[in-house]
Amino acid sequence: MKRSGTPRLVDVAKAAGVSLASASRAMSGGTGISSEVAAHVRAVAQQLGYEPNLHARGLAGGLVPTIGLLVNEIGDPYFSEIASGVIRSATRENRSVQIAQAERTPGGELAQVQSLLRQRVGAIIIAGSGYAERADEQKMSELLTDFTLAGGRAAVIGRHHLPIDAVLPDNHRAGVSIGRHLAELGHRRIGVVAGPFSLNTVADRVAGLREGVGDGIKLIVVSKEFTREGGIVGARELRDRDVTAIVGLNDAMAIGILRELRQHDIRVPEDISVAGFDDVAVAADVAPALTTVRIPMFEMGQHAVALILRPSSDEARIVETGHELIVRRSSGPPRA
Amino acid sequence: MKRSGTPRLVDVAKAAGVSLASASRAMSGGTGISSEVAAHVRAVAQQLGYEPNLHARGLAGGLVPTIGLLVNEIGDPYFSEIASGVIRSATRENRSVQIAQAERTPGGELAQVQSLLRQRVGAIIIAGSGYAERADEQKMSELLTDFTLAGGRAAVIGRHHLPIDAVLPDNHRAGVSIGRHLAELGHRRIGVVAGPFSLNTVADRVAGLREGVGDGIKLIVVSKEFTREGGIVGARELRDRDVTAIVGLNDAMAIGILRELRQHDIRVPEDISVAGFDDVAVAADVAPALTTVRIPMFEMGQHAVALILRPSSDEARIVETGHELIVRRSSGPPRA
DNA sequence: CATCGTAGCGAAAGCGCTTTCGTAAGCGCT
DNA sequence: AGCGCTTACGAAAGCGCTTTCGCTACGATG
Repeated sequence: MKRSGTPRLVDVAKAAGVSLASASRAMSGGTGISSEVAAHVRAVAQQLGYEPNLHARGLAGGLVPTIGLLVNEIGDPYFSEIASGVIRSATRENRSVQIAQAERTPGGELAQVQSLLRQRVGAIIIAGSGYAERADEQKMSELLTDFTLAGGRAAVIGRHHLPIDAVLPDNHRAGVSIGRHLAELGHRRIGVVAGPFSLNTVADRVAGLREGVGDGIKLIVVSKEFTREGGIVGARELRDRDVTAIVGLNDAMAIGILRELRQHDIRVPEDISVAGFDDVAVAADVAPALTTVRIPMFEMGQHAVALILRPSSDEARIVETGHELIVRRSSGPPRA
Repeated sequence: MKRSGTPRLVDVAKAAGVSLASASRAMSGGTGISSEVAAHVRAVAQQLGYEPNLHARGLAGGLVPTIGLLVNEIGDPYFSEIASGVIRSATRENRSVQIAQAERTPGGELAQVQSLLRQRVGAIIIAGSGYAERADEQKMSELLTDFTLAGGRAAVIGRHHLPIDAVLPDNHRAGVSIGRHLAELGHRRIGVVAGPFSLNTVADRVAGLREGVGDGIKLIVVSKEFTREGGIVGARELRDRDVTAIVGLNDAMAIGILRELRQHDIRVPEDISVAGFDDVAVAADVAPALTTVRIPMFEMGQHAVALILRPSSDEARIVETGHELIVRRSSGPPRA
């Protein structure tokens, strides 16, 4: 036993008969060392049960292999499924994940990103478009380019005004699918409860819906909070506007819509059809089961990690996900 | 501008006209320094925009103010609501949160805790009882006592064989409430779809149910996975056992039960009543709305953080939460 | 054969902080 | 006045790692 506690890199070096520098190169860098020596050192390290001290690494090297994940609210299934994918992949790659919540507050995203940067995380994944204040967006862009210039890796899930790697949910075409589905059922006046238009997600989905329903169909769009409560409020407004279908721009909203309609004994889908976006886990279990379009949240999280693990390139990479229309009980033909 | 980049503690010290040591004491320790000097240093730091480098702190001090949170699966609403509470409180206290998933695998908890310890987090919160292998429990206990001896803070949410601070959901009495509710409705043969009995949560809830229903009522208990799928399987088994009510030991199971019954056109609650535990967000929106007992997950997360922030004491502290019976549409009197 | 370039390695200088340890000053005693 | 005790502070020694720099040995080049 050399010293107390866990072995340090010096111990490994000594045991392997090389210098501290070589040991370090063997364990992390890779360049400037022959592969035989490297292999030997790693073997010795393994056998000694050596565990690198992340703080020391962070201090000396600047960055640490932790992934910072920014979500709006981890209690929201949309984000928790993304987070699950991120954590699963990260764990597999021996990276740990630090989570921050922007809590849907303007500026919250910015503040949390700064906080993550302060911790010198090596990578950042931003999930969910924030309140896209122009100024904030600008500032965020600066932060992230500085960060990548300093060797950090960054990726976003679901927004695209930032010049960095992105995982893009297929929002537009998902909108088209839903729109077409409702049009084909025969709906001619369709209510849409949207989130804030400043969100790209919202803009894309609405645009997709428009395209999907085609000409001659009236879309009545109201904008509310991007939550279940927003759905309730929106449905209340649309109830009397003579629509035969209401689309919530995410499942939480759609569930709120269902709830509001049920409260007023409006039958779904006989009186009004309802559809959502995302296909969160519970969409299948609400009453009636929700017609929606599946966005692969879990996989999106995994994609984001994959992007981050690849070394950065000049071009921002973009991964587009698929989507899948899931027709359940909540949609049907309009009243005659 | 002294140097490039962010100011360091030396810069603060210099600007405040004190030594590096004093500056450090002012910023973190607190003892061995007059409050005037400390205040002055802090003011200067603030004004310089000084941000402590966590890695340096971790290296020199040993531990870092990060909170490690271990959940089984962040995609599960039970855990994501707890996580939300933890993160909210932690952020408020300027602590960041690192999340690890045990993924419901035996040994997963142990491995993830070790991984968190390796990162030298200053505190650990373990949410959700794991697969309580005796040996693992023992090992976990050792890890955590070593950790607290080394100055770390640890707390668990919802288990109690570990000699550390704990937030205990009111599982037993929650069970009593549900049991009594069903008994009062007149049910005499009640099915229970339980999770693995190795989970304390499961044992406590079942015991509570037994007590709640009182004598003369038959409880038919089957043990399945602690998930929606487990609920489906369990319901399939109980369907033909002539019960008038089925309790799922958490809402996910109860939702699975609803689903299985619906598939077979068994009406709830007319033919069979269903109840769950936890009151996750969607319990109100499933079909029919689920009778359940509310366990305050979000608050439990916050309590855990509060425990961790308090300095440790000799006695393990225990916070017991409340519970609230939420009667919705899924429960009613049995068929005549 | 002399010269240069290069790859592999070791010595040592930090990264920014916390924390002994030592010293000087202030206090209440006898 | 002298003693010890406490308290406030500074100097300096690391914490465990990465990385620059310099050296050596070797093969390639003219």
